[in-house]
Amino acid sequence: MDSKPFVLAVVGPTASGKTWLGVELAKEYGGEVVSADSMQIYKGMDIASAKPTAEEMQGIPHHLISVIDRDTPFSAADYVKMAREVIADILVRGKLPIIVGGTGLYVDSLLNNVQFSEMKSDPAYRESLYALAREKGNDALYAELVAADPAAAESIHKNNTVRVVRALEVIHLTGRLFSELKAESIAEESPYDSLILGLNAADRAVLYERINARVDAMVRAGLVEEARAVCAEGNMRTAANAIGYKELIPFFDSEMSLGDCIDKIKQETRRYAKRQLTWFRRNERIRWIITDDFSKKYEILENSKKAIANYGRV
RNA sequence: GGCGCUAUAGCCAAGUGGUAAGGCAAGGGUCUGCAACACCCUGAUUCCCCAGUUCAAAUCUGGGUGGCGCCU
Repeated sequence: MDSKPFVLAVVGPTASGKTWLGVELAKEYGGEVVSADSMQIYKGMDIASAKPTAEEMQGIPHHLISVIDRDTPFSAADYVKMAREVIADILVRGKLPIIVGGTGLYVDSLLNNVQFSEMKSDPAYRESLYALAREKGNDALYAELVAADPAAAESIHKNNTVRVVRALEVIHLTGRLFSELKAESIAEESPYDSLILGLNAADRAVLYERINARVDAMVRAGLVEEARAVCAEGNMRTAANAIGYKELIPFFDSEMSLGDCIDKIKQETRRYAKRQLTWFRRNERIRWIITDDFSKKYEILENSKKAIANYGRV
């Protein structure tokens, strides 16, 4: 018997029914939901990020949703720190923490107990690196990393400027190798005993139909107005990344029809789901709950409960 | 009905006699501080069909079929 506190997690691609399942399981086992979503963490953006409504929450406490201002930078490191605190609090109250979200990096960082050391950013240095890439090309930038940390260079593609710059920044800031710090970061054992449930469709087309339908529902719920307001506000730092806003800009600028922009949102959402699946699929610890029909909620819930019972912690 | 143009991967598209660019979509994958981010990999034994010219045809010729435009 593991003495570490038990934590349940529900992951899966967007529109796979994580929100619903999380709430049902919370009702069943006396749990509280801890969101693991890089967009829902921000205030506003309610429709685009598909935040659960009060009705969907059914009175179950939800944490780490709408807690950060849109113009505040936020990272996986910040997430892990906050989530640990929230989880500790839930455990103290004798409830079951249920992590629900589609941001793979956040879930993995939290459950694998990735250690993010305290370090500041060096914007000027970063900018100098980006300038190097712009002026002399990706190869020149990459050469810096190859020279500084060959092991790190091996795992980062030369065209992935964002990652190459980050690795160099870490080395610059700490005086240590990025590859070394990375290895050390997962040295500590996870403080949680976790069961990860993964929701997915047996047939990709079924998931895609669901996504399309949900985007239409978002539009009916006022996505366009929300996007107009967020775009007008200007502080797009975070929102600029969210699917559902940037795709509408051509419509606001009268360069594309609304219908075409909405189709684009659907397409980007489908691609996002595909990337999420790629991320989660490689995690062998995930206990997949496969359904060929998302409307068979009873079946999904029963299969989930069976998996939880099998695990034997609650 | 006549004349002109055109037909290359799911879509857009280069190639005009020498052995099928590229982009998008799709699929697969990577991922440790912006992750709904960023990045990588994969595709036509074949160019609408048939016949011909040629050592060699997606490229030239003839015919057929489909599309577009103009005319009657």
